[in-house]
Amino acid sequence: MSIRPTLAAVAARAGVSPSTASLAFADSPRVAPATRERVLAAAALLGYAGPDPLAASLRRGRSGVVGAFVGERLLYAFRDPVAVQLLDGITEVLGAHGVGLLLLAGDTGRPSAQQIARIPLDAAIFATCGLEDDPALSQLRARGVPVVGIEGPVADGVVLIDIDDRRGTRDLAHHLHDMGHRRIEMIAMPLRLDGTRGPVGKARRARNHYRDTRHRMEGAEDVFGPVPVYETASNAVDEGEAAGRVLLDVPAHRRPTAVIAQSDVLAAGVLRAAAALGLRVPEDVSVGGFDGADLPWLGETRLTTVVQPSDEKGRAAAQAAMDLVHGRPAEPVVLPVALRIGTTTGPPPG
Amino acid sequence: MSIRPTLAAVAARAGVSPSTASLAFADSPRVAPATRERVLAAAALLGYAGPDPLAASLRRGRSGVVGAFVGERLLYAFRDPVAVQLLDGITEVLGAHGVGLLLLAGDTGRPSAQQIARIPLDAAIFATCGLEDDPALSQLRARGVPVVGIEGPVADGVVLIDIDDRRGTRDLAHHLHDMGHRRIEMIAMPLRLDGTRGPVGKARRARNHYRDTRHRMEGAEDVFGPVPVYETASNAVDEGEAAGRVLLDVPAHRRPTAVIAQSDVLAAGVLRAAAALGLRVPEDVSVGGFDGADLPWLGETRLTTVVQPSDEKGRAAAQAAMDLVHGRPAEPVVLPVALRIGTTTGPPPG
DNA sequence: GCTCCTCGTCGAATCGATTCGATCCGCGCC
DNA sequence: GGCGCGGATCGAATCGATTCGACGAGGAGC
Repeated sequence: MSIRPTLAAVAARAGVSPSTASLAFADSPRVAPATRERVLAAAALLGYAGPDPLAASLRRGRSGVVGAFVGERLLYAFRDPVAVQLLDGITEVLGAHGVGLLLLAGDTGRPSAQQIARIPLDAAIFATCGLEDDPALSQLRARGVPVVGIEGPVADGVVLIDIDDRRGTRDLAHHLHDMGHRRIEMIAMPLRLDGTRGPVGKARRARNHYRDTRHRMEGAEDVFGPVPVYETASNAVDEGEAAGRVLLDVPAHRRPTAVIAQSDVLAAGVLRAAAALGLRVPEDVSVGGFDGADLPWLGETRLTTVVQPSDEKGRAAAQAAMDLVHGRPAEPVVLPVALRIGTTTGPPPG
Repeated sequence: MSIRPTLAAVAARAGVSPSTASLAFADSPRVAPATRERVLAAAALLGYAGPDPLAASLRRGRSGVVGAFVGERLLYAFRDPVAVQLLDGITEVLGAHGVGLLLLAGDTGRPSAQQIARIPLDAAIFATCGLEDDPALSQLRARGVPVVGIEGPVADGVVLIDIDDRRGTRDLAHHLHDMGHRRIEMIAMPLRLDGTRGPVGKARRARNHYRDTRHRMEGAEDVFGPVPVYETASNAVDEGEAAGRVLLDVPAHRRPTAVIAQSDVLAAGVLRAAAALGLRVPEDVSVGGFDGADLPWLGETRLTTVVQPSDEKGRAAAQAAMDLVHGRPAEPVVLPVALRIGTTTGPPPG
């Protein structure tokens, strides 16, 4: 029991050559059915469970594993409904190809780069993170591992799966502007993962790591010109709530008439902040989000938001990864977004 | 560019043997510092990014990948805060060992068994699922891949990481009983993944797939004797809400004075159902949960629940997996749970 | 001066399959 | 009866590293 039989042993037992046995396990039409039977019988007899994936991988040059980088700790990634949908879309496509998804915590520097070096990956997808200067990225590029980026990083040879963040936010901004809003503020997802929260100045903005964050700011400014931005430390409900309290707990004449949150999760936090401060939505303040995630705890409230096809994004990324793995070219993709007007936006007060 | 340099090429360029080059990359103390430098320089020159993980894996007999099975679609798994914490704990330990986590959708039969055969796994963890008759399980056992089960499956050679489900639920039941409750009902997580929801009869109960579900039923019955059980189709808030409506939307004299949900997620649904029906908690009905998950949408309400160390469970499972991979024996673990009394339980009405 | 030991390097076997081209056999056709 | 052809099987190279035991040189000890 301690020593596991090899394909060669099975072949010997079946009275065929290893090559034939291999063909038999691969279900090749080149082996006679009777021979295949004999090989399979021998395998059963010896307790051989099929070719060793490791050896097969080496020979084939493929491991059947694709890595997905999610931002910081997995725990936080899973709290983000967009990330979850993304991963779901990814696994859907990968699973159909018999390929597994390996989760990696990205944007953390050294440890992930270390892992990359030891773990056999056929391709990598930067799912919810993407720093141009991530050491893991250069590792992968040096290794010749195909890389797909979801909204970043932008780098040579990285296939980008994108959505029209700027246009989506611009549509939302137009919607607010048309109703008469002139004093709006934005709550942003982290510009980089260093725990910073607070108003975003010029310097901070220049150090922004993420494309989606940037494009969503630009979309609002396309309509309103400069818009004050308040950064959160992570894309989570309580971060949104904390930010919402800061922006909304001020005298009415200085309070924004509308808040654009860069994600639905943050928007949900703003709604909670508004409720806690006794402000009615949308009568006292309008709130817009981004993602079109279904947040179970919103109840009857229907958030005005920009709907993006998160699962489709995942599928497209996985498809691109599979194409690259098989040596096919993969085109960058830009998926459409659509404004969905709910019950959280209305005319400004007064 | 099309052909990637090998260790042998680097060795030749550095004027050393492949074995020495290998030692150099492994940071072995057996190579002279000067030699190591020379090898590294040659590698840099040739654009060699380090030993190919596939080849190294074959030789070592380890791939650096551990598989985790989560129930059905990943999408649902990620909605479950317990599963998320579990995975977080798992990655924490695996990451420290430089090992990656591969996500697999379990309990679905064929596809996962197929994947197992192609993907090199050092060990497998059944995280949120565990059927004794899962084909993937037999595949793994036949391959000699170490298997760790979290609350199941129970099978020969599977190291079990467990919590005291029965005792925890019994404590909760005692708490209710002590306050005078006599008419209680339970809302259960799925007994198997076939989309069934509704009252659980004897036949259905005999076909229960999951240990935790069973033990939590038994815990309640230890105190109350036979308890009506209502099964949900999946462990999700809206399932809990739907079940809650069924149980609570009846004349007061037939309504249970307390509902024990088998998870906090289901309990959250029950709270919503109660609110929708205009029932006060705990004045009209008490609600208890299980898990001790932090549910952001509960607001001020503090759910009475049985706290289990989900992350610790993940860590223990991963630790056991690593032990087994390295040929060390791994002991089964039973982790403690603790009743935490919140604001959702009180004396029965009347 | 000789032996022994240590440090550093090298050779060669090994991990377990896949795959391409060659070979062999039997049968059909001319 | 000989030639050719197609289907099944086999040999051998290959994937790219790791690792153990052997080997050689140089220094220390007696």
